[in-house]
Amino acid sequence: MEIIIHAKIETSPCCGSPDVCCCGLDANGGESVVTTPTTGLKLSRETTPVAEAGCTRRSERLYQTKGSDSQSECVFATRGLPHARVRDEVAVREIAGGRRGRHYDAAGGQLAAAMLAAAHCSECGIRFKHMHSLRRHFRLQYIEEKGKHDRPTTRTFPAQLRKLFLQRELLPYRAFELDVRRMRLKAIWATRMGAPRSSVDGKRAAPVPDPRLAWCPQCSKKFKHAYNLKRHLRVCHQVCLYPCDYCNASFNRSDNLLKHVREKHRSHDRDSSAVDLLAEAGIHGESLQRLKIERNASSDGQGQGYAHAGDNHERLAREKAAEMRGSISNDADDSLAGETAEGRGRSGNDDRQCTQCGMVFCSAGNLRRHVKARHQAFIFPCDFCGAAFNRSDNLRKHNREKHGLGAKGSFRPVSGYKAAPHPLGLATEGVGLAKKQTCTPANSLARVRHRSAQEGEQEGSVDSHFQAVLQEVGLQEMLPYVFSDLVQTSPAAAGKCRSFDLLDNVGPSSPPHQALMCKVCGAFSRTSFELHSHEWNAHGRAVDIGCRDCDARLATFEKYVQHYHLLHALPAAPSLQRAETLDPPRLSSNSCRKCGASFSRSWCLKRHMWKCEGTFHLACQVCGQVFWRKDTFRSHLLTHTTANPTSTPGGGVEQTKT
DNA sequence: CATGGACCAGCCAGAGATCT
DNA sequence: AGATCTCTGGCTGGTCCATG
Repeated sequence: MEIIIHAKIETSPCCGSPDVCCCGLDANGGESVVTTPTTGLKLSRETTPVAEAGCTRRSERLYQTKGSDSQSECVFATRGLPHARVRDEVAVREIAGGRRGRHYDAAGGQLAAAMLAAAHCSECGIRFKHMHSLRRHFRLQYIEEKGKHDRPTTRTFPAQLRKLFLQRELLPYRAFELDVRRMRLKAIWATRMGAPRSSVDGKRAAPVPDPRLAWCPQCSKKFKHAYNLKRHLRVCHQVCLYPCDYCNASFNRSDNLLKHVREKHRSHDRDSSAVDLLAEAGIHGESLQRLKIERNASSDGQGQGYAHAGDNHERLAREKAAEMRGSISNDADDSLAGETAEGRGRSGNDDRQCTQCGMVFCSAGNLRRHVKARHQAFIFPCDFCGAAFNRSDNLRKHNREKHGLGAKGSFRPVSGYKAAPHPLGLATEGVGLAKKQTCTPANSLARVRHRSAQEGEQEGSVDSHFQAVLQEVGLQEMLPYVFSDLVQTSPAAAGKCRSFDLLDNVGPSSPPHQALMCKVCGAFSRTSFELHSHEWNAHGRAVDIGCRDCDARLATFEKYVQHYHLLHALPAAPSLQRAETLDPPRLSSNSCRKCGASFSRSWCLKRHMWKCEGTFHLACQVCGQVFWRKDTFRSHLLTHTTANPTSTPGGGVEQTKT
């Protein structure tokens, strides 16, 4: 009988010699005899070179044939390891005795990673770096707190889990085996108590509510604040208390209504009806005062550009809403796609298989598109040649290629508006664009580089100045970092982007703000970046640069570069490398490599990585606040727009955050 | 030309923090 | 206590791209 024992091994760096390594093994393979260090047993070795550059990896196998010593009949097997040797046979036996069947293929490294990955809460799934953190989390969340209030004391599961965690801490290398036991315990728990929180259906026996906390009587969710519970109840009971006066939309939260009015009905949100609407809805205080201020400010004729753009936006929104309503009505009998119109919002990820043909799609949207195209015979006829298509994008592509038409309804210029030329030459056509351009820092920088390459690098340009400064201070390698950073932190400088339509509306008709005025010559600039550029180009280096990562303000670009390099060190820098860093080799699940958070979609992970890896951010030039997502950033900009109609979102209004 | 994958911006809602 | 802001994840329609 051959007993395979996976040995604890000691790795040593390879000497690099293709013939004889420092560990004394024959790198050319073959069979030899080796004596174990403690018992003096003579073991046969088989080594098989792995076809790999260098000599550092091979598969080796130590064995002793049956009959020489029955007690030491064993086989030490290591697979694909660097040159390694058995350090202590006794220790090997002790460990191997409890670890039969486990693989230490990467000399403990993978095991450590696996142990780390296994340190996650069995209830909520949160991963922890240290076992004591996990133990504390579980004690606080499920043994002390919920054990007190939610679960009867007669349950034995917490005690079992405590024992389990104690075992895991004492013998951490048994995490895998204990995981199996944990799964069994979870099954027991699910049987007795209902499924845990991390289960799919999320149902469990109604817990005894904590009297100290506000909790929903319907779904038993707990809230720290009573108002959050009230807000939740409005959602839970489907009561829409905040209808929009300008469209059919209704909202169950006042902030959502306010946001809707701000974004969809810009031309109306300053008049009295919006104020009355909010007043009727019970909204008072700051929001109402803001609207009143805006209403007064709008009477002097400011904000006409917004009004026009808002009308256009509202018209498009109404058209889209009507189209959507028709689409939904058409989809009312969309049962063959496995979901209803009502269930479209949070249908989950399971309904991605077509019930007609069985095809599985990567998203529910693609499934719906497939159903419409293949099983519902949707037709999109061409108005020019009569060609018919089953998908709108195909019709659009056809119109673009055959009839020279632009994208349907996208980025149509607003009449009467003409944007000022951008200092970097990025924005030249106002809101009108023939083709969508994705707003990424890399793309923006690429456009800048392209333009510079076309027109030639002019002396005195921002780029050349940066380069000169960085070369002076010996940090020329930071040029792309700093430059891309400035590009991406200046939304207006980020080129034409749908996300920054508000910024696009800041044209020459918009009143310049004093904060964007040059302190030397009084010239106005559209953005703080433009202002910095002007001060740099026209008045030397006496500028005031605020660090994006701290409150420091630097007088020169050199100091800014030095400050940023020394204090913030650019560990994960540059947005230039964003494409590489954000597109790692695809994992089986969309999990963050840093924090372990998992997402249902790849772009959700990507969006998360912007913050987790610090590869992308947007800084508000009004209040300096940093945001990691464009939609949040835009919502934040709206607060400035609503609070002060004379402020330019892309500009530098000195305003304290309320 | 049809089709699916992938991505994007935007919307919605849950939740906590902060301000009034 | 109520209002507001921010962060976050899931989901959507629209869109582009690659492939057959």
